[in-house]
Amino acid sequence: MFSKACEYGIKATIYIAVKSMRQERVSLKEIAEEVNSPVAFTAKILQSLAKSGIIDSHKGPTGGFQIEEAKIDTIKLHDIVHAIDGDKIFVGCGLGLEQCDANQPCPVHDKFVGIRNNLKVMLQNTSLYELATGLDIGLTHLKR
Amino acid sequence: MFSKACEYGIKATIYIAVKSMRQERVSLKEIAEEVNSPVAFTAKILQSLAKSGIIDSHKGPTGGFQIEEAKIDTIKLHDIVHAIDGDKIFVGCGLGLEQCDANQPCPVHDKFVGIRNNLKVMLQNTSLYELATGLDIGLTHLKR
DNA sequence: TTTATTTAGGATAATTTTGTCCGAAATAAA
DNA sequence: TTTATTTCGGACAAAATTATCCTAAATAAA
Ligand code: FES
Ligand code: FES
Repeated sequence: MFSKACEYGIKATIYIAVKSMRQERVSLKEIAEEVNSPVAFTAKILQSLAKSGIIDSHKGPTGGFQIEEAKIDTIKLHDIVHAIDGDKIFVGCGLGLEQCDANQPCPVHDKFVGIRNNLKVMLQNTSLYELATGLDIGLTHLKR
Repeated sequence: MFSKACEYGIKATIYIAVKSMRQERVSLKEIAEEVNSPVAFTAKILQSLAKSGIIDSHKGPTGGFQIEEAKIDTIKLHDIVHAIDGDKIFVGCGLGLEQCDANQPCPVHDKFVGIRNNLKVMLQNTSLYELATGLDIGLTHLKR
């Protein structure tokens, strides 16, 4: 469904959000540990999320990653997925035709667009805030 | 969403079904052309679909692939996807945890299982027959 | 100013997925 | 029986994704 990069990116962002809600910055090393992801690969993903403006990064001692608290409520899961995996999952054809077109539909088009839209709506309606809160109160988990 | 192998496999199976409804066998070469897929790669996929019992294969002149007509109605999209991509898409965790477990849910679990189940139900309820019929009457297309 | 710490970024490697090549086996027709 | 045709199956290659390594740049603290 999502790429590994996207899975790591989502988990990392949620973890950063939890810490940011306590006004704490968090280092790459800590993130990778808590999210159970390869450190250097996670670094790349965070770098790109920082360029996308979803997270903030700071170099040097006391450096690390954080998210503007006001943003935590407005950032949606959709934004993270879109930043990492692009929009193929939202607009692409289920059978890989160059583009999904209702006027020249593939055999699964009618059945597929519904599912694809469910996913899109879900991701658009899910805020980073609620994901982070669930993790913070111990309702959900980032590793096993 | 689906792997390339799965996309090719679905399209190929639908095409074979259309021909089988006319009691015609169809060659690998013809399938790959009509489905717009790489010939040799498609051969591998068809080989595995044949082993899974979804399609029948015959060697030699007049050989090719076909599907038992009685089966066309009972084969569901789910069967094809499962044969090629396995069950990860149906039971796997949206964030890549080793296993999806409602007792130790990841942050997206509650939101994700709904989508995942929508997809599963859709695939289980979609018969090869209806997909093949739509293609046969020119309502849908396998390439662009 | 020096040092220690942390992210940035480029090069490289490993793994998985996608795709190719070719000879063997089967089989129908000549 | 010979030949032509078609799938089977194994080895191999290319491309994409995932992952590592190392040096540079920034920056906070000593
Ligand atoms: S054309 Fe294939 S999903 Fe729309
Ligand atoms: S635990 Fe992640 S989707 Fe169920």
